Amino acid sequence: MDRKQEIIDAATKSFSLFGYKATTMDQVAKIANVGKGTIYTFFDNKEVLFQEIVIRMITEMKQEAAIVIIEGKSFQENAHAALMKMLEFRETHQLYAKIIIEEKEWKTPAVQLVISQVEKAIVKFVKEKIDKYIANGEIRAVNSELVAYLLFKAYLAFVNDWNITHEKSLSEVEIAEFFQDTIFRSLAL
Amino acid sequence: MDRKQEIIDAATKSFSLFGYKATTMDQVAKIANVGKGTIYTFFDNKEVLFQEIVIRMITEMKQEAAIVIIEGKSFQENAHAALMKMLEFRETHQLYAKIIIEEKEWKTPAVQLVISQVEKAIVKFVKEKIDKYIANGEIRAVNSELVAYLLFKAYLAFVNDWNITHEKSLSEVEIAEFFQDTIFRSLAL
DNA sequence: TTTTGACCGAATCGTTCAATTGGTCATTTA
DNA sequence: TAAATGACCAATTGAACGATTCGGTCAAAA
Repeated sequence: MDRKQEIIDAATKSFSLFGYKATTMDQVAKIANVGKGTIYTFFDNKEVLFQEIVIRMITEMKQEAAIVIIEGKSFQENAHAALMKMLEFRETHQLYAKIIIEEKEWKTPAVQLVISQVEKAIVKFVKEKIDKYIANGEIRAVNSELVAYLLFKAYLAFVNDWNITHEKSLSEVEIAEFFQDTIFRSLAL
Repeated sequence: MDRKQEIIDAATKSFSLFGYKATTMDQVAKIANVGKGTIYTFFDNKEVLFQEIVIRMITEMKQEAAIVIIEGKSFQENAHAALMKMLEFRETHQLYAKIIIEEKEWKTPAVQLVISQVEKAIVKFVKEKIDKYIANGEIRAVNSELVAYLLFKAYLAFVNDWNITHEKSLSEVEIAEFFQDTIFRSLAL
């Protein structure tokens, strides 16, 4: 395991526990067992180090979403599974969850940028699936970018936002059936 | 014009200019030309006064939405017009705009409650329209509360959020056509 | 009886100064 | 000689503290 990786691992731990703002480079150096200056031989600054780690996190999230996609299943089934998995990642992945909390509490610019990046990655992932299903003639030809955005926002609204303003949350089955009756219905041939 | 109304008017001015947090009861009293203690003969506390004003604002917003609804037009046309009007209100109504800014900057509890109230009022307004059109046999029978929530969140995403993350905003026509092709399409008989 | 504004405890604000931080680079280490 | 280190520095942050302000109260005034 080389030094760069040790720094990345150490920083991932610290960002996950303390968030971006409260993580110090001194601390990362200690966890990694390197001098603080060594960090700057690999990364220009704190934000570049953070970005490296976030890119890895996004890759991990997409891999988890890809696992639940089953070749041969309908667009709805696969889109639903992938979106649910990515929204679950949002809550169970320690670093991502920490980032969301920090964005709300502090509005750290570096963190706001990351939230935006992750969301764009999700929309892009869904858009690519839409394009594939359209090309296969399995769903209607639609503006895949707008539909991907709509699906993302709609799932976010029902899986997350709904719980904030309603006492009774919606089950995954209820959500799936509702979207089958609405958005996915509109995509059917 | 009675004293209570003068206090309400004064407070509306102050909340609109300075927001909830930065508005003092001393200031409201001065603008209204009353003693500070007089305010408390009508309102238990600052938050109750704020609520009174917010309820009036919500009523005003609903009236503006009702104006753009034309009897005999399709559900899509009317829902679209009403939602666009209510989202426009969000930006043009001085108090509401101030509330949104304050919620983002300070997370004042009283203000967060208000945002939630307004959004619930919008969803309820749309739900009632959905119920009416279903009863008239003009759209499919759907869970009107969930569809109203979906419509609200979708419009908010495309009218507001989209502009934050994309350089080119979507025109009203583009938005209307997109929803015609998706959500409204799913509601058609 | 209604209105007022001085009063009060709690909260907020502005100031000061010590502590901390990200990044740098002279020195040390390999 | 190249890579690693951690003391150093300017800028920023945080803690402490006194002054001020605030929402709400109520005795006094109108």
